[in-house]
Amino acid sequence: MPRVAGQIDLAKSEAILDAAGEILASRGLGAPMEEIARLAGVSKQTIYNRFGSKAELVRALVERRVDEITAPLDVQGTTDGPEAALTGFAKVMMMAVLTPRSAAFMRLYMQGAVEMPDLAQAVFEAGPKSSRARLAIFLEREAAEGRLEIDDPALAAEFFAGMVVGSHQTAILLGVDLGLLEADIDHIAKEATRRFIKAYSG
Amino acid sequence: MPRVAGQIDLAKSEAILDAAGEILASRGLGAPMEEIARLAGVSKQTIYNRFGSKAELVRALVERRVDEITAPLDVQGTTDGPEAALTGFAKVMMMAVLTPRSAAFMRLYMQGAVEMPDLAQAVFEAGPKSSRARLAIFLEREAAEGRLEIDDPALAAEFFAGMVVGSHQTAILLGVDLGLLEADIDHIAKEATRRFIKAYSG
DNA sequence: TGATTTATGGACGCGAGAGTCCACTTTATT
DNA sequence: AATAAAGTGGACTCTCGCGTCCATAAATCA
Repeated sequence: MPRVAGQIDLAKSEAILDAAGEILASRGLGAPMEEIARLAGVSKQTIYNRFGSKAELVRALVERRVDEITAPLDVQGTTDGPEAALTGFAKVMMMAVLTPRSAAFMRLYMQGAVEMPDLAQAVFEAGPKSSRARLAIFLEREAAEGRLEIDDPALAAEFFAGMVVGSHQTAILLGVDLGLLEADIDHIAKEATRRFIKAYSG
Repeated sequence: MPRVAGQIDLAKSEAILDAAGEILASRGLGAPMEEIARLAGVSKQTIYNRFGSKAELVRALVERRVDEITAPLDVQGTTDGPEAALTGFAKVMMMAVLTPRSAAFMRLYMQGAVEMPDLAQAVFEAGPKSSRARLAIFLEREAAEGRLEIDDPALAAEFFAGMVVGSHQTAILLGVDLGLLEADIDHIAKEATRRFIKAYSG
């Protein structure tokens, strides 16, 4: 038996997904398959052999992204009060939300929300929902140890995340460049932390 | 001379724009002109006679919406502290953001952000930016009269608006139904107001 | 009534993109 | 070397939507 089935090159599938992410994020769901194939250095037929259809390709792409989204938003416990942890969380969150790249992907998800509701749902769970949940757990722990006074950790987490994100996400999704510098992000993160702690202190 | 030029039926243009809003918001920018014509009770040619192209139609549609967006978000001054005004503002803002209809429109703007950046910019100015600006003015007045202690009213306005909107907007843009009831909105508005005032009191 | 402007609606040209087909090449296995 | 899976590339079909054309039908005013 020569070249048994399943002997396919996995790196090539990765290349296809990379290319799909690049093209679809920048040009929208309407971008032609041919370009994805070209960027991936692969023939169009190969994409269809592996993914079946454009919809399935998008599905695979989103599912892969979902894993990446969740990763960096863990909140580490501290001994010297919640300031540092909250400021750090705020910065990471702003960075994650305000990148042109992640904005492009978010646009993609929203565009596909009508045709593929389950995917959009998965993105929401992996992104906003999961980050709030982690933050809520951190806040609950802080409350239990008496450093903050929080009756509803989930709502408090919503509040803090909302303060940080503000209208910046809407702006970038609308393609409006607010010209936020690293220093601005730093300032917003610190000020949000200060006010939040004031709002939730005994 | 019979039927002088300019004698065209303005109500018909309105009907076209109404139909365009309905169809485009629900089906995206890719929706066919024929459906818009059908819903408007008008021939496709008539749309082209009046608007020239699909892009121009969308432009006219957005420009008309921009006026509506700004309207209801004025914050009235009070004599008995800022609670009532802030809670009212919060409720109006949540209502405005969380309507399926306005979410559909927002998706539309974001979808068109790449091809028509100036329109998206206009939407941002008329919506998020303008509402924050009005809130900031209100906060500044409250601070001047000694009821709150606010050093940066614009940032404070961002914080409050962000607390209120939270991740709910992202959710609805992704088509995720959070099932918020009127009572929930009420509760969030009140709690956000309480915490905000606590954060910004001497 | 007759002239003129606007609207109708159906047919049509055109370009673009999804997905398929196929003859041919490359790669790996026995 | 022989065999079969996987890939290539280009041509091809099919569908769909934009925008146009045109013959005809109201509507409007002298």
